[in-house]
Amino acid sequence: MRPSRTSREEILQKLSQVFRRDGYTGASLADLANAVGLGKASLYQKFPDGKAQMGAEVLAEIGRNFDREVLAPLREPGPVEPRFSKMISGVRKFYEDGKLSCTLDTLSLGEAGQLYRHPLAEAIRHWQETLTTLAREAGFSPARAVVWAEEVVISIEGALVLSRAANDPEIFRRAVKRLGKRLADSR
Amino acid sequence: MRPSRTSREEILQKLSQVFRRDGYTGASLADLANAVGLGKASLYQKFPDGKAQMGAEVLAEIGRNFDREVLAPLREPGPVEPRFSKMISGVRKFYEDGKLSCTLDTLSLGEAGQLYRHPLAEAIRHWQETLTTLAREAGFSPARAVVWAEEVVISIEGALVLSRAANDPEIFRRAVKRLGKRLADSR
DNA sequence: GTCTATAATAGGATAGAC
DNA sequence: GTCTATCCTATTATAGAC
Repeated sequence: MRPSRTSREEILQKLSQVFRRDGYTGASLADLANAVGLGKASLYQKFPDGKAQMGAEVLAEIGRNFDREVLAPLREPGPVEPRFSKMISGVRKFYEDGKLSCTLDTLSLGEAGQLYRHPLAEAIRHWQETLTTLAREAGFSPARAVVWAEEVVISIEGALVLSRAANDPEIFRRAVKRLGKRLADSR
Repeated sequence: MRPSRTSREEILQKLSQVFRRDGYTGASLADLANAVGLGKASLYQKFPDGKAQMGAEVLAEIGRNFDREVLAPLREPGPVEPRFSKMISGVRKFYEDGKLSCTLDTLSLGEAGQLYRHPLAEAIRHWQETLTTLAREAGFSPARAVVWAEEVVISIEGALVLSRAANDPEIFRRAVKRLGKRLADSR
């Protein structure tokens, strides 16, 4: 079949913005439909299982985007440092310089946490694993590589939370900047 | 007037558990009343402005508890290292070893983020300031002290998010353990 | 102070017209 | 494919009995 005028990717993009800002419970169907620019009934045409399906597909779509825009550089051939730098600028873009929250955060609260348990855990595992592989290439010991990867992910998630709670994206920008410098020091 | 059998502090404690697990929107009055062990109408007797007031008072109460159980050691007299260690075990207790989320996270999403903008920002400022003072005492340069304090808070928040999303409190425990060792190294 | 009952509204979801 | 209209349930909130 032929793709519709606004592609599914675009729709998921719009939906994800609402989920990232308001969380799963906080995102009403009215909000979601409004963000997409359709009536509620039309959304149900595209997502017969409703909000739960929207959340699941948003999570999957974000996972694909994240892998492509953030993790892909880590798997490229070549020297380690520039690849990590690329990931860092990928991260900055992906979270719009600290203005967007992470779905690992906003879709892991309350009922959503139960609903998306597995995809959430998978996403984290994938991210950490990719970072760990890079750290190994950079000469870290196996144990040190695992710790470093975990700390990188923690720093990014923590900086996003703090930026949102303090209403100050600078916190995220500073944290990411420091991360960019820390690969060499950590070995 | 005489204090009621279950004190307000106890009530706020129960309420906070729900907000921390489900977020502001995710916490229904039914849930909240149930956690306290009262009917909804009785809750309104104690919080005439409803959920918004409950959230505000929970935030204030958590702030007081956090200051007493986590930050107070940082202000004690004596050598720096054991005071930081005390804060670390305070943190572990406060978040029940990674099983409880932080209200900075769960009450900063969506509408709640607007509602509690100022108290959230204040809480963060207070925490960071207390840590910065300690770092100064430990011999950090002013600039280095500020960065270190920010990184400590980021690590704790990030570890809590990751633990929740991955459904693995071990992430939090490991992160806190590493933090405990990092005061000396960071100077 | 706490409860039952109930209002009023919002939220998730569906039917059926176009 | 999208809309209007509608249903049902959950949710916030209040009235009034005990």
